[in-house]
Amino acid sequence: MPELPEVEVSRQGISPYLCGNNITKIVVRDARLRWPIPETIHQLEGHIIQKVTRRGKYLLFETAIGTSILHLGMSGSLRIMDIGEVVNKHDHLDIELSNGKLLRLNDPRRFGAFLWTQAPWAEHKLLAKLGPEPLSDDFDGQLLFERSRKRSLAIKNFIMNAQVVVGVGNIYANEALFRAGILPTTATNKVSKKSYLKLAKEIKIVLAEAIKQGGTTLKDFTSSNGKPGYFAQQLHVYGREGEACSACENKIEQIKIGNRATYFCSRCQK
DNA sequence: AAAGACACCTGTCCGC
DNA sequence: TGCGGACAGGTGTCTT
Repeated sequence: MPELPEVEVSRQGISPYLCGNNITKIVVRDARLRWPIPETIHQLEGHIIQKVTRRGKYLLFETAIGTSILHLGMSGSLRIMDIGEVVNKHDHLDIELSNGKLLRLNDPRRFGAFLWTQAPWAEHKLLAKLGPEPLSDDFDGQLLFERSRKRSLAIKNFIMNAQVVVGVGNIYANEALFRAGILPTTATNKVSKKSYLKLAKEIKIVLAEAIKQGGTTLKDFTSSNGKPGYFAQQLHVYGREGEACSACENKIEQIKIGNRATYFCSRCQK
């Protein structure tokens, strides 16, 4: 479900309810996420959440004794609720807070994760090798260009690789490539430096704009207050197979790259 | 080392 | 209406 914008929108939504509050209780109804939620998670009870940050698509809750690492997988979503509200199917986890609220994770497919680490979070196995944040100055076209030279995979797979840059999932990879005028199948070492500069800019623009719009709601994404995101209206190619290209009226085509649906306009993208 | 396939799991949609 | 199969916003791990 969530790519970087949806995770960031979730972070912004929950942060005010979590920060500065004590974790009074952690309720695990089903520990069987992508990795089992560890028994030791209860050690966080009684500690204050100092900060809610994000690295790629991971949310990080920092306390004095360690950092919890939350990932939403394909189908996870977070809600802020009052303690005692009715529990629904797939509500696997609650983090109850001293302000009478709780953070609830719902995740039908259970590809999400809830772990924690006592070491600095950047050293955690899942986070240690991640590439730069796309919205930071550490990420630009020069970096993409340099890292693409010795490789020849499809550029779409390249920008979706979290070791290259974090946070770019299937929707925004398709959209950024359309905006940059690059065919998703192009081999990384066949893309010019100029195109990489354009691509990096478009990645930044499309992600920032999606955050501003509250993310993309296709089926059921809602932010922590239950509201959908509105960026779906601004998708140029994703999910638009057979429709007219917004720029040239050519039909949007759909193929598979690495078993992921890939959309493009063969007239606008070369 | 790089690239691709596979695995994890549930819900939904489409064609018959 | 029911059934089978394809597909879905992610990513670590295994195989070539």
